[in-house]
Amino acid sequence: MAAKTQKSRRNIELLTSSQQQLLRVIGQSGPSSRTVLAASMGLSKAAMSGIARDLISLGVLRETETVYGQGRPSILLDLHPEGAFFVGISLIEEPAPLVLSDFNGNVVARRTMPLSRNPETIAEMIAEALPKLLCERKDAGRKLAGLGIALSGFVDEKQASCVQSTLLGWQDVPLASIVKHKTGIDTFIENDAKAVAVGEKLFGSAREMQNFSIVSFDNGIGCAHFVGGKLYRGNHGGAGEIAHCTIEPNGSPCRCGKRGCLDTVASLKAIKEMARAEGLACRSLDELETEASRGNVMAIGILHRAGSALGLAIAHLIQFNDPGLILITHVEGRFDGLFGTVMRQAAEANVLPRCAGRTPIRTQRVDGDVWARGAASIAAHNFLIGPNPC
Amino acid sequence: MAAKTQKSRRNIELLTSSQQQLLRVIGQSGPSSRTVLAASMGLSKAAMSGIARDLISLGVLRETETVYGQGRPSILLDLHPEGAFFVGISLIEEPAPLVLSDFNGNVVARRTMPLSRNPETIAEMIAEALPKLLCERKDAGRKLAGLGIALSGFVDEKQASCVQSTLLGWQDVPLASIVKHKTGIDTFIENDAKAVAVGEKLFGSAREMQNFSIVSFDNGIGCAHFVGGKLYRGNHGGAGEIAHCTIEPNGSPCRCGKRGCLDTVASLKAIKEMARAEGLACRSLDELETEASRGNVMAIGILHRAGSALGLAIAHLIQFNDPGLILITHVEGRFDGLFGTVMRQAAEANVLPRCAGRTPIRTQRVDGDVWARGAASIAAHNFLIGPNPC
DNA sequence: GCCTGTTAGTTTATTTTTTGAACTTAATGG
DNA sequence: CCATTAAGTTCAAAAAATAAACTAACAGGC
Repeated sequence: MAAKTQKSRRNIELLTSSQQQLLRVIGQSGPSSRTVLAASMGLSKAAMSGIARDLISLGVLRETETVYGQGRPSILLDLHPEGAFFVGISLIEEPAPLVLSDFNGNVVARRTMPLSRNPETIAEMIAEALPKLLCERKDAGRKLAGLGIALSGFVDEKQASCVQSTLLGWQDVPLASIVKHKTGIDTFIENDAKAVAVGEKLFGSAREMQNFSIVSFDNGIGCAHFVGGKLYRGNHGGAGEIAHCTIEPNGSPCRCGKRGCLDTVASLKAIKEMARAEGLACRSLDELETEASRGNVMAIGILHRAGSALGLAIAHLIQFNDPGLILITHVEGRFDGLFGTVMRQAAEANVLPRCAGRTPIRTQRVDGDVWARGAASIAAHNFLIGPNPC
Repeated sequence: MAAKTQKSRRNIELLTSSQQQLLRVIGQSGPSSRTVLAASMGLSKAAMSGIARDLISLGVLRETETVYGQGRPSILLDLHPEGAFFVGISLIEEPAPLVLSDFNGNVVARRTMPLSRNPETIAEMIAEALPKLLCERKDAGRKLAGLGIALSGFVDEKQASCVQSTLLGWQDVPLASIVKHKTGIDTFIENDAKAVAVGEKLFGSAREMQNFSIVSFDNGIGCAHFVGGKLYRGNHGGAGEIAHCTIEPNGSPCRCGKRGCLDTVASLKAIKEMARAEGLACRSLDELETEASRGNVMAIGILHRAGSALGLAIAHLIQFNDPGLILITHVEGRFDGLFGTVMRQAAEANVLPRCAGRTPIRTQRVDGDVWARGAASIAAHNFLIGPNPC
């Protein structure tokens, strides 16, 4: 049972179920003391002591902060940044970025590769780029614990196969197994918004939240839910598809075939298109906000319409699911102007008055790495929390 | 470890964690063979064999069906109906019904008690009615594993305290501990719609479903979600409050303070009120349907408006959460007429065309026992699946 | 500066739980 | 009737968890 008996292990996958559970709990609840961990896992302090010792000497866990209170201070245990590495790839941009992420979600290396629509070609490109990415960090190859791929589209419940992607022109493409076959690394694929959500949950600002929803605001609108500390994908992997909920009955036709979808009024793309249709020379949300602040009625109207629509959708989200937090992530755009204000007002005005103000709506600007980092965190999520229903 | 060493145990609560896990798995996935259970719990067949033997000789499990395939047939294990009993009480009706339910959700005894708004009085009434209820079934007292109470209002995340109930005029009433103190039985309280959902999950038609939503259609509209085989209550216990989502922007004022809530257009009460306002002499949805089938334009209009609203809300539910099933339960009313048809059409028309028809919408007429039976299943849910996040 | 109370974490012998591997049982299909 | 297949059992050996007594590290009072 002592760490010595485990010697120098090569890959991380043969941990006992208690060791895995400990990693899972720390991954979900953040750094904690042995005593707290023992209680939350329903184990004795004695058992905890041994499990923690083993994982520390394996280099997967480490002691971080010391917390002083009454009595002997407790020492928080956290994932060791060098304990495991993950690769994340985004198939959303061209060229496709690859990142190498450590166990704390820090990006420690970065590359790009050409994008293709052919899954075999993608797998080859990855296999080619991988060694170059891994050699930038000692031990990364030995401790590589998974590979994640983010793409725009629907993914099956095993995070293995892309059911449908308009952007890539795919239908039932088993990308995960193709890539795993070429590279030998455990591979998981995921929808872009869900990948970002997992990234925020594991390594970002939603780390302590058990129940929250992420809304990714970009040219399209994505959304993903965390329930009980786990990503909720929906029965067909379609949970969070708020972009195509009907927000303006009998509104403008949407590319999906319906009318009045949120996507036709409130996405960055829709806002820009509405501005162009009104003859405004605004290329971005920022410019439109500036125009509105100068009193341009057209600009104000567009921002009002978009903000109300997004706010109403968020109100529905709150009424339906009662999340502990709504986190809006955006690469472009601003939420401190009219658009954001109207959005917040509409959200508050359309939830039960008694519940208004109960659910924080936080906006967060993120950099261009989000998708690839999110993809890496999908691999981490599978490693830590596991694909299986608990 | 043999069952003999456990002798004649009085209460059921001192089971090992593996025994509890086994009950939980069977409670969630239904009857299964030892081999299947061993695999799904990550244990060896040998371990499974012993755990099952003990639980069978404790009278908690039993062998039911024999399934023939290639090789030796497998014997399904299921909860023994006499393995544990639960009491359920509904505070929604006057007089308040109490039921005694066995481990399979069958109602084996039934009583009523006067309703009160005073929690202490309620606890006394329960303590008084309990012995009479329990004596109707031998062993029920000894094997009583919990008590559940369903009420209209919000309940905290521990299912212990009523945060707010308009019907009862309550605010932060710790009913569970009051009742537990008076009766000595583990008590849990829950919102009525959530209680019904748990009843359907554990013992009803949603037993095999891991992810589904229930919509209870009555004078009010309730809703509850199951995610990953567990009731999802929301971060403040408010998940599923679809009655007050805005479905007709700037619609009629609602008693909640907003406008255009689903509750103002699609609840049974709203439908009856709309009919009265239009001067129709219809007292029930049935009569309104009859009137509509005779070509009464007013009746058709009302049913159309209500059906569209409910359908749109359900479409949102599908888009947001992608459940595997929408189960609409109703005591009164019908779903085979215009109202139901329009509802289904609206639901289909307002989900992503690609996803249309993927989520079954099932309607189910239930009897007057639902609330009390649901309440009993809340106790069973806590006993089997536990209150703790897994 | 020293004792006391308090809580964190460790040690070790002991108990409980799980496993591996060989075995028995109960069917199907030639 | 016999080979094949798969379910479930048995039992010795191994692994994991516990209880209880222990040491460690601090705060606060004197």
